[in-house]
Amino acid sequence: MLTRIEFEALKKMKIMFGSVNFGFINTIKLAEMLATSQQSASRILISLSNEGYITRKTESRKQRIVITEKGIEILRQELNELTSALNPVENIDVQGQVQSGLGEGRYYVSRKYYIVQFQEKLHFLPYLGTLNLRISDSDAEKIALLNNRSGIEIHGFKTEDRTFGGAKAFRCKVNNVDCAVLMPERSVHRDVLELISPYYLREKLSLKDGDEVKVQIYLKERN
Amino acid sequence: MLTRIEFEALKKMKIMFGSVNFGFINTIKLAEMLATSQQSASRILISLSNEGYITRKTESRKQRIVITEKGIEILRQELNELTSALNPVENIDVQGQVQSGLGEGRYYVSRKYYIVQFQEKLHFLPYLGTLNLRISDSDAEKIALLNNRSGIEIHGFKTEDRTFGGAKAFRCKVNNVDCAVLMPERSVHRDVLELISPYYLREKLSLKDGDEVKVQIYLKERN
DNA sequence: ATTACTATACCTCGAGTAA
DNA sequence: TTTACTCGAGGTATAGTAA
Repeated sequence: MLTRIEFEALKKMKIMFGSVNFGFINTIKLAEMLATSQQSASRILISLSNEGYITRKTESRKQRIVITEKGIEILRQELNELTSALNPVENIDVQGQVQSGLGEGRYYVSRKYYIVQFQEKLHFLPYLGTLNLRISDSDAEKIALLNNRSGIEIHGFKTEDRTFGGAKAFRCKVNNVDCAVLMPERSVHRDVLELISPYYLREKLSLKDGDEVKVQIYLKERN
Repeated sequence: MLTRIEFEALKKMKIMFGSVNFGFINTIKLAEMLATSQQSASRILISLSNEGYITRKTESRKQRIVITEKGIEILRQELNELTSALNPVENIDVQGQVQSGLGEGRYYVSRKYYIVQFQEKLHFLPYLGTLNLRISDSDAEKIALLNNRSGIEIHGFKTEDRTFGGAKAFRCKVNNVDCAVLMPERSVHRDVLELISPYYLREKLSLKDGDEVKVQIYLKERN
């Protein structure tokens, strides 16, 4: 992983070079820009080059630096993260395809300790089963946003036999019906959303496997 | 200065909390989010708090974290830098007020070694004097952008008596007349722009001290 | 349970310097 | 000139652990 000063160097060079992604610099000048030593500037250019963020060609008095695609990409990624941090979205819309679960959802959702929490925190008593929606690849990164969000906390618990893990929930609507997305606490990358609702959604919305539905997920606990 | 991981922690918490700038977290969860140890997460929260980026209140199982104005500010600052890095501006517009120089500009601009370079690199033979423009406070940060830009390099030189420092130039227009901004190589914060031009600008544009002019500065060497 | 101190291992920085 | 190596000083991270 890039250290802070390496990232700074990459950013400052990109700013300096402008829209053409190359330019000339020497270690003394870079050291000045970063308020560090010439030796460190040298090391930074070597690291950035080794890691493939820049390529360079040493000349007599300065070096020609090209910022690679990978270098631009990491800057852009940081920009995106900061944008989502400072201009937070309130809800996300995804498209999902109804699919059959393995009956596991029904088992978990039926545990008393969970049910009490659903009632308390989601303000409804759920139908004892889940609706599973497969999310398209194009919407997968929207779902990934949920990994960084805390959501409504559902605590785990232990019985004599086994441990039931914690989860987090987000309020959502499917075809205008109130429900909630349930995700395991430890975020695993998944392309399936599990929904709970006061209603048996398959019946209420006349859904069968393969049907497409629109889901609007609310990131805030209440509006 | 914030270390990379401290900055990451601040950003991740901001993303997690959304538009309300507070939320709950514990050191174990934060450690997970940052792929580091619980001890480091603890230290990070202590540092961020000591430096005034967050305030916190420890509860039984988690802490209530509030991201302060200073914390938001440093995130926003980074966002701005990255935006300008990845969406580079081609030119900047500032307003300046004509003022009298000390005659120094005339002395420097008249040095042969400089004149040859102006001719070669700016493609004009300058009038032997500079037009000094005082930049308003509100435009000062636009000018600060130039510090990070390389511009057109004007080399320094030595005579028997003394050393003449290097400079950088940016093409610009004042009231539609071609000219160039000249800045010392070592960027010093200044609120005065020195312009050179093929013409005696005061005469050509009928300017007197105190007159306001608009300057458009081009950041790229040519369009 | 979670937090954070201590101690040690590890890493990063820059002065000196060779090429 | 500028670049980058070595090495010692200082700073940072984590395991162990007390509160």
